Amino acid sequence: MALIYDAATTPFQRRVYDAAQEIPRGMVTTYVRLARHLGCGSARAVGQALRRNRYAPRVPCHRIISADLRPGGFSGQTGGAALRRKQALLRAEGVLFRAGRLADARQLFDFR
DNA sequence: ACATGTTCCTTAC
DNA sequence: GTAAGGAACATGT
Repeated sequence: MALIYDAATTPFQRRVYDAAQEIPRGMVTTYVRLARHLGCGSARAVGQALRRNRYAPRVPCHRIISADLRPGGFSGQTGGAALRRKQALLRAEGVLFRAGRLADARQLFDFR
């Protein structure tokens, strides 16, 4: 079921959000992988789009982490309480973090 | 330390 | 009101 996007949502943001919805529950992916899936050379651009996501929780922006398996960012923050909320959401889906990084690399989702 | 793509903000016509 | 330029950004090497 496709999401109806606001007129202010740019084409690039729609592609990012559509891709994010492909990530199954209990899995995560990285900014790099998502960017590559879109044919975009900049993971930073993906982070920029996710930062402005207005469609949570339909668009599961919490399932995107950084390439070194650290949490990345959430709700406009790169650290602090926001990141703990992000990890709490993932924990509820069965994705665990140990020592500040993703515990089980098998939970990384690959786009096809 | 620099490259990268996209968006936001400011400034100028 | 529109155009153009520069800065910012939830990154990665």
